[in-house]
Amino acid sequence: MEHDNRPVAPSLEFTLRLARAQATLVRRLDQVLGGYHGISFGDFMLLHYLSRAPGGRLRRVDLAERQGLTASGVTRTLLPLEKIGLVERQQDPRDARVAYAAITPTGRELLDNAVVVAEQISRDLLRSCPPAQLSEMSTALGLIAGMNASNS
Amino acid sequence: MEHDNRPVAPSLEFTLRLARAQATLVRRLDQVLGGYHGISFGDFMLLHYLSRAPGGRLRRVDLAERQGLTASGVTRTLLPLEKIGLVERQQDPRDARVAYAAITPTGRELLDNAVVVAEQISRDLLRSCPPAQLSEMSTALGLIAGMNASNS
DNA sequence: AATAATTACTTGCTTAATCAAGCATTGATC
DNA sequence: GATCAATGCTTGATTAAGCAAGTAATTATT
Repeated sequence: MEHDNRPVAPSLEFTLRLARAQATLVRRLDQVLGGYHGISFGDFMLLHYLSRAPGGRLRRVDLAERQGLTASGVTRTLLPLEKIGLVERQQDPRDARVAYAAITPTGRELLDNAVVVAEQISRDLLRSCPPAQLSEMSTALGLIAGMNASNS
Repeated sequence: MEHDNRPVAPSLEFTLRLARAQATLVRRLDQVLGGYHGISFGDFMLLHYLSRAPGGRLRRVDLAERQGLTASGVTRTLLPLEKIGLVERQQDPRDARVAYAAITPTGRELLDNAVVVAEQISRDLLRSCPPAQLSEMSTALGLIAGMNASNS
């Protein structure tokens, strides 16, 4: 019955727990957002980032970076969202390569409702963390993700 | 050019950043573990949990819970690992339903090497966090993931 | 002891996301 | 100003994972 009892290095421990916590959060959010609004948490994030970008739009490349996806992943995530009219394709007059994704009024409306739900669920799942620690951790996570002024 | 400037609720902010940080970490770990040892970070976690369980083995159900996967996800993740001899299938004499996954000596050996790499990468990506905060965050993440004595 | 309910796992089908390759367009270099 | 490199995006093929449904074995109910 012997098994490995060596301590796990703190940074690795953190990484393992991060993965587990994220799985819990995303699963729950997918479930609830899917049920109420027919979108995944990934879709929700995407709309959120668009809504907060200047002009309500972002290049696919920038969206990919914020979402932690590849460009091709973004292309494919956007297809159904465009089809159901939450997002709209726009082109850049200066650079014919870029295809913006822009949130539509319909998209904003859905997002406004979804945000309420997402906040509620997040608050519930994070109830064990004091608010002070939460904001401290947000800062740390931002650093880990390599966030900065231009991609927040 | 107007866009949404309303503040994001702290718990939602946390969730969004968690997703982004996790994407960063997993992508990097997948890359490096894949290159050196031919396994994904998911495989690595799986071996890690097995190695620390009594007898070096776990039921698929318990593995799923630790990994944040469904049972069918675990079944499928295990197949290639069994094929290359890192994990071995075992049955329970008392309950014919359960199929344990047990880490093999080969698996342990690979894991021992992979741990060194994974720790190195984690430490590097988390260099911006002071150690004290790191362990504090690990605790909080454990709570969020619903970890307890019996599933650590 | 028979039936029902739960648990453990697997499988078919579908969706999501990756990588690698490709196409256009723009920017840099000579 | 022609060529080469880099950028932005899409597409084909593959892999990973989920859900729903199914099977088998166990536990609970009566």
